[in-house]
Amino acid sequence: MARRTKAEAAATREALLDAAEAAFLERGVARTSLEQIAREAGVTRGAVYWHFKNKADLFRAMLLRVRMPFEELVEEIGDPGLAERPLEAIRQACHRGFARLEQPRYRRVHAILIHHCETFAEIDPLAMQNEIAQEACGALIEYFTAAARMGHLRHDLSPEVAARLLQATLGGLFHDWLRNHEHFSLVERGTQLVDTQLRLLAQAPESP
Amino acid sequence: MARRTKAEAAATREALLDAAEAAFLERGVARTSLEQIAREAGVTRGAVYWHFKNKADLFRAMLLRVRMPFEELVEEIGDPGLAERPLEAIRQACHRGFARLEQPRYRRVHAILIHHCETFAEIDPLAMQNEIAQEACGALIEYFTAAARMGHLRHDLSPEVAARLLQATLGGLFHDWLRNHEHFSLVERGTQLVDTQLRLLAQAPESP
DNA sequence: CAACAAACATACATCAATGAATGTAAAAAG
DNA sequence: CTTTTTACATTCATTGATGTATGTTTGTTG
Repeated sequence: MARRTKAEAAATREALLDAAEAAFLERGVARTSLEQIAREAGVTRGAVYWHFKNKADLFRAMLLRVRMPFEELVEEIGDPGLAERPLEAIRQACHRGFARLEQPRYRRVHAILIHHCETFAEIDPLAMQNEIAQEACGALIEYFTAAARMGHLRHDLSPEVAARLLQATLGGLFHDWLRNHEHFSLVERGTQLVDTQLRLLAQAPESP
Repeated sequence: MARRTKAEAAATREALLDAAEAAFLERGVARTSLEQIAREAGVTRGAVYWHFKNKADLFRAMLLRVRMPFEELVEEIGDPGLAERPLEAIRQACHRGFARLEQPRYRRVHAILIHHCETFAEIDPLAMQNEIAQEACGALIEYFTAAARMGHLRHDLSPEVAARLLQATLGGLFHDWLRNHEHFSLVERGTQLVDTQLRLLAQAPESP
């Protein structure tokens, strides 16, 4: 075989990324060779080195297909009245995030990032995880601060502690689920835990 | 150099394990060769293959130095009156666990297991993490069930949900801290979060 | 004190993976 | 229709790590 049309080339690129996803998840990043990936995609290593500089470059490209900042999740809800109910905004954003993560591609890539790759080349997965965590925690603190200002947060809790508590809970849940997603549904248990946690953190509205 | 006395041999074995710890933590398990470990321990690969079958065997030996089942933490408190206050037992066990994990060796090994090693040879770190998580969750459910029976748990919460919530929080906290332990003290923040969480989960004792 | 075996060091064979170099057929540009 | 790229396949050289085999020295045992 030889040269393909542009569309076909883009298709093999995607096939390579798909194959990398599957292989990385199954055998781990370190133990999968570029040749295994190429074979699983139906091409040779030549194609890999044509589309990507090396394994790290391929890895980065794989990650780019699933980025999901916290703020976007809130914006996607599109309910402007939600600004007055920050805790509800958090709740719905979490639900959105759960649903996203249950899509196979999102799940696989995050599982790879968190559980199936070590530092290699110039790739530092822990730094990436830190970035994500920092971003999420920052957003949570903002929302909880707003909630506190409106009196929706229990008065004996600081927004920071509430944010850290929820973030830890979310992080632990993610890790557990990504380790073995067949054991339970993220949407189900996630909803259960987040709703419970937010209920515990919320100040009961005063009854007249 | 050649044969050493038994004590000296045991010392080099420990030196190898120490070197492996440091190297695994710094470069990751996959990217550290047995020669690097040997050199850092002041010996050659011959010593490694004398004391251990291969890298997996060395890895297992490293893990064996830091096992810490949840039940032991409770038993170590040694307060028999604690059977009547399960939530307090959980709290103190967590505090004990935090203090343990802040010891450098415990921290390093767990950081390696969770963040710096992929599946390799016959080693499956995710299965190990699952074992630990299952054990901890099972113990937590028992204690929360006891707490519910005594009316110490909020009546609108099931012991299972409470256990999962706390376990997720603990897990998330561990992961965060192991990623960058210099950012905060586990004992400090852990105490803060666990105390808060248990306070939220607890049923306020009825006042006459 | 002799012989053995422990505790390594050294040397070697092997293999898998990488990256670069080169080949090539077809698509696209002119 | 010719030329130039593109999109790969194929080959090759190099490297790094592993496992094993063998050598060597010194505690230790009888």
